[in-house]
Amino acid sequence: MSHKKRIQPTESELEILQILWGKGPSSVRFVNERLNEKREVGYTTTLKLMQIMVDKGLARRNTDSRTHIYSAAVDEKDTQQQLLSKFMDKTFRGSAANLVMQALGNHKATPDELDEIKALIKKLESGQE
Amino acid sequence: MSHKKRIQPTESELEILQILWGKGPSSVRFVNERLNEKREVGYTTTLKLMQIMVDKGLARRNTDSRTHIYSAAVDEKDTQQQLLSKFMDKTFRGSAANLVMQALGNHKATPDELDEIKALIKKLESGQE
DNA sequence: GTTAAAATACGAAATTGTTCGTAAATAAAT
DNA sequence: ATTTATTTACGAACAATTTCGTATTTTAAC
Repeated sequence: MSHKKRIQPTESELEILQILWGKGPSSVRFVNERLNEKREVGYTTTLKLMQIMVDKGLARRNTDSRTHIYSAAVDEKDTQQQLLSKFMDKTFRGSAANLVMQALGNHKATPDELDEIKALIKKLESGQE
Repeated sequence: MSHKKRIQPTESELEILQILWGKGPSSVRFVNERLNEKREVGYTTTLKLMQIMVDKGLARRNTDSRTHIYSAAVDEKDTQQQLLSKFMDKTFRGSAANLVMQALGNHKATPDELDEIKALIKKLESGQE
């Protein structure tokens, strides 16, 4: 069993990871432009953050051309899982059921999504994982 | 529509809120002892945090006796909902379904809990809300 | 009433995360 | 070659949170 490093991305780092996961390897300028669609961030701020992410092992970069290209170095699902686990402990005292109930109760899921969830429950109830 | 104040508890504040929600109104010493079951925290650190929480409106305190008694001033479910909403946006790009799938997939829920969730889904699918 | 114990008040240091200014390097345009 | 634009490097300012030392107050014990 390989123990992945437990690097916790900060909020800003997660924001950048979302872009790298969604759009693939990107330059600082590109990431900065995506960020600026939501809020104002200086270019060097984004640059600095991405450099820190490389230091921490959250991202990699290719320095072949002058414009460095960054990519995510951590897996999206793994990272989500890790953050979810921590969040669940802190906010729901570890109760997955409570968290799920609240998530379903207040945030609309489409019928298709509900079907998916039902299927998963059925799978959990029968054999197992 | 009454707009509850949107006070975001920090991590440490949430940790203390969990104790106040779970154990009811408590003294600083009591809270500090509970915290120290998990990690080392100085007494005055806990005191300071709880005082800040009163300032912010996250907690109330009764100063009748020398030993002040603190209680939560925000509702547990409301606070969870608020934190969940933010977390879902940041980590799951707003997809409740994805969050629920991951939560169910990797954190065991008991059969009873699964039943509860199924019941909720049924309710959502039929009438509504 | 003096002493000791327990609590609160206050302020500031330490820590972590975010932001950005400025300088240096690189490449393209003229 | 010189100028201009773009990029990276670096360091420091700023901000939010956490931590705790020290002083003061309060209560109980002697």
